[in-house]
Amino acid sequence: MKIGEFARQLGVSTDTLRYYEKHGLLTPSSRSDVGYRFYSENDYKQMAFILRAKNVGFSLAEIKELLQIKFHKDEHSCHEVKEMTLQKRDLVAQRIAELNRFYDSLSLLADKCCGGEEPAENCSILTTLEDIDGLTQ
Amino acid sequence: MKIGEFARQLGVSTDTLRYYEKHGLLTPSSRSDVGYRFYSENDYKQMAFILRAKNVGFSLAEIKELLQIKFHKDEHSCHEVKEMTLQKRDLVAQRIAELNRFYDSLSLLADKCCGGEEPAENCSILTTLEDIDGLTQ
DNA sequence: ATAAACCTTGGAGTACACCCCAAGGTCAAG
DNA sequence: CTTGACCTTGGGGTGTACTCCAAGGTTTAT
Repeated sequence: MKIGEFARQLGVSTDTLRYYEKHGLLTPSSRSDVGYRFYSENDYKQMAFILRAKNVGFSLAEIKELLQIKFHKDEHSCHEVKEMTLQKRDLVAQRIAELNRFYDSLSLLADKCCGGEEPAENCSILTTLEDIDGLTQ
Repeated sequence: MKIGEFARQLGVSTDTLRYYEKHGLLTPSSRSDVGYRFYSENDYKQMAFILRAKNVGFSLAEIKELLQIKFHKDEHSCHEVKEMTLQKRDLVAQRIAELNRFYDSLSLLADKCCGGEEPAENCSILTTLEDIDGLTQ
């Protein structure tokens, strides 16, 4: 299958496929004599793996690692894979906690403001942001 | 106060201050005759405002908007400020929801894996990522 | 035969929030 | 008067995951 058709079937752009190839995530299994990329059934499976891993929140660098493990399963342990997964989950949890703090602060700010059409002369949001100790208390 | 001392007091780098100046967030109130930046008490307050807004999750572009409003309070309404805050909160909420999905998927994956020291020949994480319908069910 | 639709490569641009560097000028202390 | 700590500017680099473009070659349909 040529790159255009392959991209359509997977719902990505041809640019993305060339990008993945350049970064060692998916090399098409063959080329035509004039250099056209040809993607096989196996390539489709690997691309599906990549997209699923992306959906789960892994970065491309992490997916590349996962693929290395997948290609050389005998050289890597379950432990290693589970560790990556748990570490990633921890990172995600940290980011969630941070965003929750943002959310709470924004709620606090919004609650303080009347939201009326009058000029923002005494807007509580602005004054709270000016006040050094306004949010930490 | 010269830039170095000002940066130390605020816990940022001098590069950050020059960056903020370049992007219209904070212009020091004066310069010495040879061109040294001098920061005033007012500049300190504005920088504190910027850092607080950053801590709450606003981007620099959004902070610039907030500063515009702050400088011309009579031309903007409370409503406008509250809208910005609520919109930002919605965005944060969306991102949290997405990360929660990541978290859940990663937990599902981790739970399936024994985490043992044996080769990853049949690692459930890898096979689940290979399996087209493994996570959507 | 020719036009449309496809493919190739290399390289530049995007957003975000900086960091780092070089080459040079300035200032205070000893 | 020199040393070291400070300051200036301009420009390049970072990471992430692409997107867009130009200039050219190929394939397919009519």
